[in-house]
Amino acid sequence: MKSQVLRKKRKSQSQVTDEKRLQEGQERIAAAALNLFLQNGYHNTSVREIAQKAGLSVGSVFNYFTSKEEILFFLLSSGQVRTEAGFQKQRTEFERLKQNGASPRDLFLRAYEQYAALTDELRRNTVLAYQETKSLTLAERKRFLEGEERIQHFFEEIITYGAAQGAFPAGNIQLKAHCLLVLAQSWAVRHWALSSFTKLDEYLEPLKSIALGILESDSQQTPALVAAQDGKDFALSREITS
Amino acid sequence: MKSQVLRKKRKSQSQVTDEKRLQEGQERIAAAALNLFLQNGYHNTSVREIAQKAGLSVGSVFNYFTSKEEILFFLLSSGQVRTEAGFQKQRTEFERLKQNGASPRDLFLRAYEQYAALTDELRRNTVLAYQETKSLTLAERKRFLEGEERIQHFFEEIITYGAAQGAFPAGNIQLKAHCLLVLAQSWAVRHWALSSFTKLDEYLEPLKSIALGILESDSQQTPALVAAQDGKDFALSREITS
DNA sequence: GAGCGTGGAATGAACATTCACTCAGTTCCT
DNA sequence: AGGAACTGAGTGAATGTTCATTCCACGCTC
Repeated sequence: MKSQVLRKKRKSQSQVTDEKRLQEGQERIAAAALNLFLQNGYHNTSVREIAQKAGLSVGSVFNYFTSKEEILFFLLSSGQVRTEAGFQKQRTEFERLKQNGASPRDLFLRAYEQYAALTDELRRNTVLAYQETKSLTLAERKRFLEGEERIQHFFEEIITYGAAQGAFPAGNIQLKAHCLLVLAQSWAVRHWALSSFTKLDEYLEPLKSIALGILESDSQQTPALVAAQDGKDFALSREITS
Repeated sequence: MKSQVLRKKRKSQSQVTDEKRLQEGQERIAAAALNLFLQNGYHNTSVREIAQKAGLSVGSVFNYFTSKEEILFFLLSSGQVRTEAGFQKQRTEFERLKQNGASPRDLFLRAYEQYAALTDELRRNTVLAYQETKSLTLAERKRFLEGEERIQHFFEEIITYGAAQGAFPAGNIQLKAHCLLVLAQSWAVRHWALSSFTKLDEYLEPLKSIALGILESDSQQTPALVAAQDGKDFALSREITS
C-alpha cells in the first residue's frame, strides 16, 4: 500500500529517501506526538518537545514531515486507514458467513464487535480526532470527514442488507448507523465517564443488546407525546436559557 | 447566583467594578469569542480578533477577563450552568407531574426532550467543550468534568426512579445514562453527519424511540455470541491492526 | 588497510512571526 | 474635577520552519 497517506511536496533538499527508514521514522515521531497531543493538546505541544520525545533533533523532524500539521493528519488518517482496512477484510468474511447461513443479526453483531475492538485499540487516535479536527487545514479536514462518512456507510450497508432480508425494520437507516457509531466511539471519547468498565468487553457486552435494540427500533411509530396537555411546558427550555 | 463562575485575581488596577456592566461586557466578549473559537479554534483566535468583533480594544478585554483562557472557561462552564439550572427546574416540575400520575416513562421522555432542546441551543458550546477541554488548566479541566458527571447523575436518578417503580429493568444504570447522554450530545458533536435532519425535532422524534429502547434493554440477558463455532474469528480484530 | 570522495541523514542556532498581556496616557461621564 | 473605563503601541517570550554545517557509512583507488 506504500505511504499514499501523505502527499509529500519535498521542497526541502534534505529528505529521507529510504522508504523503510522514512516510515519507521514517521511512526516513531507520530507515536511521540500522539502522547504529547493527548496530554497537552496539539497547539500546546511544540515541535521541540516532539523531537525530544522521539529522540531526534528539531531539524530531523522536518526531514520526515513537511510541517507540524502533517504529523496531526498522519495520526488522524492512519486511524481511518486501519478501520477501513478492517471493514474491507470483513466484506470477504461476510460472504463466507452468509454461505454458512448466518443471520443478518449475527452479521451485524460480528461487525460491531470488530469495530468496537478497533475503536478500543485506536482509542487515543479517536479522542484526538474529536479534539483536533479543527486544527487541520480546510482541505485536510474535508478529506478526513469524508473518511468518517465512508465508515458510516459500511454500517448503513449492513443495516440495509438486514432490512432487505426482513430482519429489522427499514426506517431511518442513516440515523441508526449514526447512533451505533457514536456509541462505539464514546468508549474512547467519554472514556473518563466509563471508569467502572475496566475492559472493553465489559462495556461491549451490555452495549450489544442496546445496539440490537437500536437496530430493531421502528422510528416510524413515534412514542406518544408527553405533557401535551400543557403547552407552556414546551417553552421551558427556552426560558431556562434566556 | 452572581458570577462565582470566575475567580478573579484582579491584579491589574484598571478593572470594571460595576457588576452589571461587568456581566454584560463578559457576555458580549464571550459571544464574540464563541463564534471565532468555533470557526478557527481557540488557539488560532487572537485576543485582538475577539476585541475587534466585540467592538472593544485589546486592553479593555483584559478589564473583563484576566486572561484569554478565562474566556474559554467562561464559555464552557456557562453551558453547564444553564444545563444544571434546567435540571433543577425540572426537579420541581417532576413532583407536579408525579402528582398527576405521570408514568416514569413519561417523566423520562419529558426530561430527555428538554435536555435535547438545551443541547440544541447550546450546540456551539457543546462542540467547543469537546474540542477545547484540553486547553484548560488542569484544575479547570477537572472542575469542568465534574460538572459533566453531575449532569449524568441527573439521568441516573431518573432511571433509578423508573427502575424502582418497576417501569424498566434495573441493570446497568450508569451505562444507560451514558448512552442517552452521548446520543443527545451527538446532535451537536457530529452535526455534520446529520445533515439530513434539518431541525432538532426531526432528529429527536426517532431518537426518542431509540432512547426508550435503551431504557428497556436488559443488559443482563447477553445476546447470543456470534460465530462461536469458529474460534479463530475472534482474533481477527487484532490481526487487522497489526 | 589507509586515504579519499560522496551523499544521505542529523543537527541546532538563527530567523521571522505571532501573540498574550501591560501600562501610561486619553476619553468619557457625572 | 475626579474617577471609572478605554485605548493601542510596546514588550518579551515562544513557536514553526529553515539551512549552513557536521556527521557518518559506504565504496573506490592505490
